[in-house]
Amino acid sequence: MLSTDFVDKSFVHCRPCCQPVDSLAWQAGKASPMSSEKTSSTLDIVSASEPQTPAPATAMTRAMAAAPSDLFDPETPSGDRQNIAQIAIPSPLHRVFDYRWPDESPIVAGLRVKVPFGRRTVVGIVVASASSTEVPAGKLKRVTRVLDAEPLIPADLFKLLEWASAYYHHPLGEVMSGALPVALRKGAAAELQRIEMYCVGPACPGDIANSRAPVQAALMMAIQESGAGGIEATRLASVSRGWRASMKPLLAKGWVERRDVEDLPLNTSVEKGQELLPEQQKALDAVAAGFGSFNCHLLNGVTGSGKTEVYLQLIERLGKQGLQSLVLVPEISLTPQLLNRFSRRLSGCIVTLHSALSDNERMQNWLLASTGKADVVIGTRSAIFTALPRLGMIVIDEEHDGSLKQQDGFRYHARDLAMMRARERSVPVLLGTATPSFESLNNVRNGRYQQLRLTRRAGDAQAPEIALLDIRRRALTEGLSDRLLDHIKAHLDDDGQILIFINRRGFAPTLLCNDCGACADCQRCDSHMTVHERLNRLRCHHCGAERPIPLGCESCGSERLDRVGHGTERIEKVLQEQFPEIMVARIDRDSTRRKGALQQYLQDATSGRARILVGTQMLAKGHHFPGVTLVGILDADRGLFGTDFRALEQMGQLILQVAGRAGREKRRGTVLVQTRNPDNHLLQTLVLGGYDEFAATALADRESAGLPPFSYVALVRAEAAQREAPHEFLSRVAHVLRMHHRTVADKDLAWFGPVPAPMERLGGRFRAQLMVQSSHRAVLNHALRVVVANFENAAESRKTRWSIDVDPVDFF
DNA sequence: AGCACGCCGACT
DNA sequence: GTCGGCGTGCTC
Repeated sequence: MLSTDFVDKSFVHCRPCCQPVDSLAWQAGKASPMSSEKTSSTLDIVSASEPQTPAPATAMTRAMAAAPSDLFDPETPSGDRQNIAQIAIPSPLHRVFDYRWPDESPIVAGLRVKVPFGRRTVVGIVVASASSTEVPAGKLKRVTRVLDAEPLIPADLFKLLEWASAYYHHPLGEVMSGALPVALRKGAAAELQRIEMYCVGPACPGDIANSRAPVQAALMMAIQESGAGGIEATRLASVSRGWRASMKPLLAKGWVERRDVEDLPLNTSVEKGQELLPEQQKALDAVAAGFGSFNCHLLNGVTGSGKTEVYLQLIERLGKQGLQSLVLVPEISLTPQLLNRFSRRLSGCIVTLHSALSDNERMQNWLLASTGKADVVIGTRSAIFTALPRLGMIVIDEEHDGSLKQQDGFRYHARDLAMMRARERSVPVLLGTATPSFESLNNVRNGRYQQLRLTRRAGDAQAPEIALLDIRRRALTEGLSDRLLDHIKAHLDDDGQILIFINRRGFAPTLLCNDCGACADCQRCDSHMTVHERLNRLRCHHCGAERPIPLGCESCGSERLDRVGHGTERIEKVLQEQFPEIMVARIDRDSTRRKGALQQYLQDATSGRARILVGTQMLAKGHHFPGVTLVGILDADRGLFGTDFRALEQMGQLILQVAGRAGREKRRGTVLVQTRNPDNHLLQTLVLGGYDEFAATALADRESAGLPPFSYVALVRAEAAQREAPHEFLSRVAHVLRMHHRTVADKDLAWFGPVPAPMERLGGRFRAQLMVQSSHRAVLNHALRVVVANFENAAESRKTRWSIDVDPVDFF
């Protein structure tokens, strides 16, 4: 939604931790309306600026304007020695803490320090220096230890974090701490270890494929594929979690040799890039023309049109200029295949940052990036916080993907942070997707992004044909219409491969009693338990609660229980019964929990061994199934009646993403969407007009409703053990907003609620929310700042946990 | 958030 | 008599 690159300047440039945004306006001559309200009102509303302390002229203030090496000027006049350091502490408090500096070393923003905090010792980040403090001498403590010789957080990243803290209203200390890899956050020395490399040993037999130890064989394969230089230990983690155990015998046998090195050997056997189609070439040229300055291109390319090849060639060019590239990808697509493709094509050092790495590996890779040794960083959302001294470009693949937004704690959006960061560093951003987010499309429309289109699929594969299957009054076999079954049969007979998509795990979403009508509910959430037949258990998909499937109804004891509705497990079973001679593979979070299971299924799918694939949206993301000729989507209707305004957007993206799996090679694919709403305008637009038209129509609806991206929205969320508490808390928030609203000249502020969350009870806690909306970013921000100022230390903040979600992606 | 202090209930 | 429940106060 937000296009952070165009938020109001006054906000962007404010000093979030020291200087509230509005004080700038107030200093500029306007009397503070807030303070006048305070005197005339009996209500005790704290203005946003009050708890803040003015910013001293500090190292950081200078750092803002200076290059990292000039962060600190040690030639400070002697009478004015800056020996007070302001430290951001990982705690929910929206302020910094002053400490005495322990020695003569310069106080530099971005250094990590160990400090006593309350009754414990924590790792904090130096934010600024000062020559005096208002903290009484008796309270002022001394920094225990300075952990870094050089600031761990360089100036540009520091600035980004300060900005993010203010924008998302999350405490600076937590933002900074959260941006670092866990090991560094805990105070580990920021030292690069030698890189652990494995290569083929002298005693290695030629053929190891028949080994009875599959992990050993896989390791050998990976090592052999990597060539003479060997392979880094981090990359072996993707082979198997317990790869070290399997490596031991290989080392003992002499099949493998370990060689620790200072620098990664250059990849000497780089494959040549593919010949680009004219569209790809045009896109490449357009982005390359923008190197060295801030700009944003939206690479809107249908599935299979070769977006990755464009990234690769751009990264290659930057590499030749000695510049680093940062590539953000959804967790799910960070598969070994992607990494292999990158490392086959690029000669430089590629590191990854994702959740499967150990704390130490993550730190090492982060340090490789921050010392400039890594040329390419491929990572998930949080990789946006990597220090990159030679940054040349940020690529965001699948920019529409919801996983770019953190959904708890510090609720940032990596795309928006990328935009801020790129602007700061004067580098281009490239957003790639087949189904752009509405925010990005809107930014194309208003000229902020340049759109580049890739309409042709590689190898002349044709775009699939999408059709709606009206299933009203049609015979359904366990959720599959007879017409869909006919199509499946025809495609099987024609040697095709079929993908059935249903966004529901488990066997059946409800267990219903035929006698009393009661259904098996989750005891901790307002939701039903899902039947998992294989496990013979009921599971709550919201809180994870589990229990055995009861033999009788839990309220009346009747044994006449019905499993109502359909999930992947059930569809798999039905299809297996219908086509007993065919291999059906189910791919969802349950079936792939086992380590390596996903890889196995994907291999079955790509090799064509599995003729029918049943799965959830896991299937829709990034995987390539060349043989798929028919895609069936079973529960598209759910997106039409979603509780939040993004449900529709997500449905459209999902249908097209799934559709993109069909017909990638020679045969044209067919996509059949089962629906009970074949006349629905938007569904029709999607099918007949494609994503662009669908998006245009849906965007128009959003505009007339005043919803994002046509207004700015934040949610104040609250949860507590008692049902009433969150509502009461949010009523007080609303009251504060009302008071605030009266005082400001700009009336463009609205709030709705408090209302119960769409699922009020979750995990045994009751939740409510308050939506705050404005058509001006600064107005919304000011209001949120007032909320934080008033409730940060409020007594009710104790029993009610609350948080602010700026630009929420969903309302749950 | 942590972590202590502090004041009331049911236990070795 | 104390172990421990969670209310409330504080963190430079």
